[in-house]
Amino acid sequence: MQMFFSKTCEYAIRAVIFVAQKSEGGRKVGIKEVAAGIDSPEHFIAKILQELSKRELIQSSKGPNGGFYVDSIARSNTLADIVRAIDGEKIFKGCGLGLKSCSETKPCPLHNDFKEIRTKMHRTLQSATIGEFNENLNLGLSYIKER
Amino acid sequence: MQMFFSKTCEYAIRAVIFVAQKSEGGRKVGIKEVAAGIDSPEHFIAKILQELSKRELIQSSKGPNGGFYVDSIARSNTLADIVRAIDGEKIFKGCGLGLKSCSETKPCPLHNDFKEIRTKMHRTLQSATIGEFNENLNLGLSYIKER
DNA sequence: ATATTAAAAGATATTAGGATCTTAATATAT
DNA sequence: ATATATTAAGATCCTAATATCTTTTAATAT
Repeated sequence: MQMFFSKTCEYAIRAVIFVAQKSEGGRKVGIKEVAAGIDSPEHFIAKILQELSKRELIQSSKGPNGGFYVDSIARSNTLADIVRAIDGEKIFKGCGLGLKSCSETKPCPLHNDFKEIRTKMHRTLQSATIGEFNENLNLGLSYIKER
Repeated sequence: MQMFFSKTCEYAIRAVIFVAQKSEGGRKVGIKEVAAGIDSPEHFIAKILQELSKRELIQSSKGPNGGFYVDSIARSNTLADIVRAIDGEKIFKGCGLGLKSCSETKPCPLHNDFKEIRTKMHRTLQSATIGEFNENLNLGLSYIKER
């Protein structure tokens, strides 16, 4: 594998964006719909949504007509909040060569290059709110599933 | 875990830089010395060095006074070559949200942001030759091990 | 011949990804 | 009120990938 985020985190981001889009009008979205909507294993995404719900990055209600949704407060959370909740701070803070002691005063050979990359990553995720992708998705200008 | 590269790849980069530095004067570096020099598990780094040697990113010789070294030709390989050999192209090409079908014409919501990050990553690694870190390491201006 | 060293292959351990099953909550019909 | 259907929450388990360790084999300088 190997990419910027764990698989769990990739699914989490896509799921939150999807639920935010679909629940914009007030309705709730079931697990099956989420799994189908973002091409993820149903039971795996269920577990991820649970965790996100516990951390109040999305909301849920049980029972008939229940499901997941993103309320107006949660809509202003950022993608950085999701990444932090699932993968932690490493992508924003960690050394590219895996050195725990890497720092400004004891830098690895790539310290400054990676600093730029991490900064760009942080800016991108921190400035992207959960709610801001709806329009482009609705217009078919961007996609969060394979087919 | 989760970072830009796999643990294997982090060790590989550090090991190659280390061997390049230590073998600059013509001598060869044993596995134990590499493991100690970059703080890696000895047997694990042995396997990684094997693979790098097979791909001619470093050189080796068996027997007494044998060991690993980087010849003048291999010294001009780049860190991007190491990353490609170990982790493949994904860090340079893959979608940040894990979508195989993500592309210019069917972009994920973060496609353009991630493109910038990947480009920066590629430029950094492609322009960094294996040999270029010796001086800073020798001067104690950068570090490749924990303590 | 012997000691030294990497190559090769395989075994084991750990972690992450994914599946299964049970429990709890709640809307709705009776 | 009660039963039932629907839905998420939670726990547990299985599987696959990754990381690490062990053992054996092959090369080579002396």
